[in-house]
Amino acid sequence: MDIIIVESPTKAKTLSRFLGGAYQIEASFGHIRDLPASKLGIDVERNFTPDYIIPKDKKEKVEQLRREAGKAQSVILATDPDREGEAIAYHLREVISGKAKFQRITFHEITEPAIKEALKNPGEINMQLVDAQQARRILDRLVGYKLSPLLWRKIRRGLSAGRVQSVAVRLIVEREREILAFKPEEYWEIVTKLKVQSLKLQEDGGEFEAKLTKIDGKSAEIRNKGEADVITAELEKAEFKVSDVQKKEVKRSPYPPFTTSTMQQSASNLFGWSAKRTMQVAQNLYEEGLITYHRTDSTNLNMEAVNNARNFIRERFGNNYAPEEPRFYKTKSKVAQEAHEAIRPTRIGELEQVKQQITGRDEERLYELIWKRFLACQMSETVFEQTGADINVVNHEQNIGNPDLVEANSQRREYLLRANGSKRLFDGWTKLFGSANNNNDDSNGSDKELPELTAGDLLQLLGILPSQHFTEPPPRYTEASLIKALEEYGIGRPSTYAPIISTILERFYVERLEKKLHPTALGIAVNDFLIANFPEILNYQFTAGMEESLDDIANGKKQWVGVIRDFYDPFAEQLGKVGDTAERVKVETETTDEVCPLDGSPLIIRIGKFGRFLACSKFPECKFTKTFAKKIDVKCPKCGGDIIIKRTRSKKTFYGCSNYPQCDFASWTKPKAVNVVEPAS
DNA sequence: CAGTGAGCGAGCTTCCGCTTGACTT
Repeated sequence: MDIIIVESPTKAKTLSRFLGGAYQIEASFGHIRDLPASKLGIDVERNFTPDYIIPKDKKEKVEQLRREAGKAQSVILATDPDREGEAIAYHLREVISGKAKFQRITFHEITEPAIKEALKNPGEINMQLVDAQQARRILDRLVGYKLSPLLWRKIRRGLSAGRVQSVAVRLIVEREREILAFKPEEYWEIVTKLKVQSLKLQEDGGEFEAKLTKIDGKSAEIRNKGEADVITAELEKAEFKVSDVQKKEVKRSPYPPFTTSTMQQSASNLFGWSAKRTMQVAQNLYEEGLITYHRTDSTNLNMEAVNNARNFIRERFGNNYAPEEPRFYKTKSKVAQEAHEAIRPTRIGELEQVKQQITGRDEERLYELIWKRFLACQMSETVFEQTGADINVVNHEQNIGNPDLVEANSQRREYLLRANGSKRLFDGWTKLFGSANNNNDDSNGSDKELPELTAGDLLQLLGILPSQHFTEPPPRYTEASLIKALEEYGIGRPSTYAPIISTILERFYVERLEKKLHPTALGIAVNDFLIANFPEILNYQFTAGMEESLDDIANGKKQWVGVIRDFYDPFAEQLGKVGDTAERVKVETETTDEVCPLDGSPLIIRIGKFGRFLACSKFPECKFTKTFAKKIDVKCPKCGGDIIIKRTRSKKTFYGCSNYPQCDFASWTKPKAVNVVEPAS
């Protein structure tokens, strides 16, 4: 029997469902060969020859594949149709070898017709694509395993640098500096509450708000309370008249179906989930056969799934909720490999019914999000009627026509107000998301409806609301916005977005406070050192340049060795220079109010391999250290010191005494407060 | 249940991208 090898056991299961017992189907579980972790593994002197090994945890799998392939006539390599997939196929062939015949097939969606078609047209491994992957792998290894040891020498042991992680840290550091340098500027907004005069006698309704937008034809800039007060006083005595009303129909299209990065962003924004948690939940849904593959950069959709969705929409909501033609979404990213479809439910049915077979609350929530996002992407646009009204401010004095006021009036400023409103004419795809913003990504569309206004209408002033504001600095990155930024630069891949964040957190280059990413002193020191000495690699465009060269290799325009040499020769020279001349970098420390019990010097905060700790500022003369952690409001039953929350190496939390190692109190559970006298209240 | 920095110089740290369990609670 012929054997088919794919990467993922779930993909293997799906294939065997389509192909019945005609083939034996096995999974490689990703790459089965790699450079050794313990050394560079590249012979730089001999054309960068890589030294591939089979990692320990893959040995058994490879042995099994060898055995199975030995019994087969032909081995069909059906790994993903992209750079990494081609390389996996190549390494499988190299490792298995034997007397079997090897064939390579590719397909972009895991459907029965696509797979059967692929099996009819087997091809060869594309060695140019393999070379492109090899160049990518070797370049990343050279950058990572040459820069990291330099950091060990120049800053601190155990640090790391890489094409992706170092740029991620750079984004966060630079954003922090923008925030630090930002000077908030005061400005004021003046909003009036108005009502159509002819509706004066009506009890209710007809009220709306209009904002002062222009002064003397220029956009209104009100810098302080004084200016705002002057304008408010003038407006209080003025009359208001509608000068122009514009109405237009605005359509809003649904969002494209999920890719890995947009799914991570939505789950973060709506549920507050980390990228890691989202991927774990998606993995469960994928293994249950409920969604398509969750690591993808493509918004392509299988045609049959689209048609099923369209039928479902028509039956469930009515014909006008499905547009005449199916919607196609073009993948935005230029570096997308498009080996998979977008993330979507594998079958479309009533949400509540599918949810009944899902175990886990998180899985239900993520599934619902994916279900709605996919269905919405094949639904009709939402239609709004947007109304804009220009409102002129007419001064009493001018109307009186008193000639004595002519001069005063000539200095009087001209004010223009603007009222905006919108009315939903057809809900379209937003029907899925309901009026409550439960599960709705979409915070616009909160415009209120305006009353019917006509040019010439006189308006009654109900009130003036001046408000003080300050310009705000750009926001710190969250996991979601960092992933978005990285994807826009083409840095990182769907399978690595979550691990990138884990890495820079583990190294203590950044920390997460209330879901925002802040750089640490260590992150800033490492970043500044790298930018000063290796600006090309830290450049946001470095990966884009690399991708271009990899495309040239894949297209046969360039040889991989030449591409690596062109990069490595100047890099090696710079490495030598920096290694010889750069000063050792001191990481900024922060002084605390606490005092060293041994010599009375202030304690400072340092960042070690387990994160922050307190140390005597007289180091190395005084070696006192103490744990830095958040206190809880409980004292140590042994010594009366502060109890702090800590983690073991395996990340399990426990409660310990801050006087460790002098005091060895520790407990898995929160110690009860002892000898605490409650103040009388 | 649990260390950290410097330098001494044993042996070790480190990359990105492809995939899931094997661990522990």
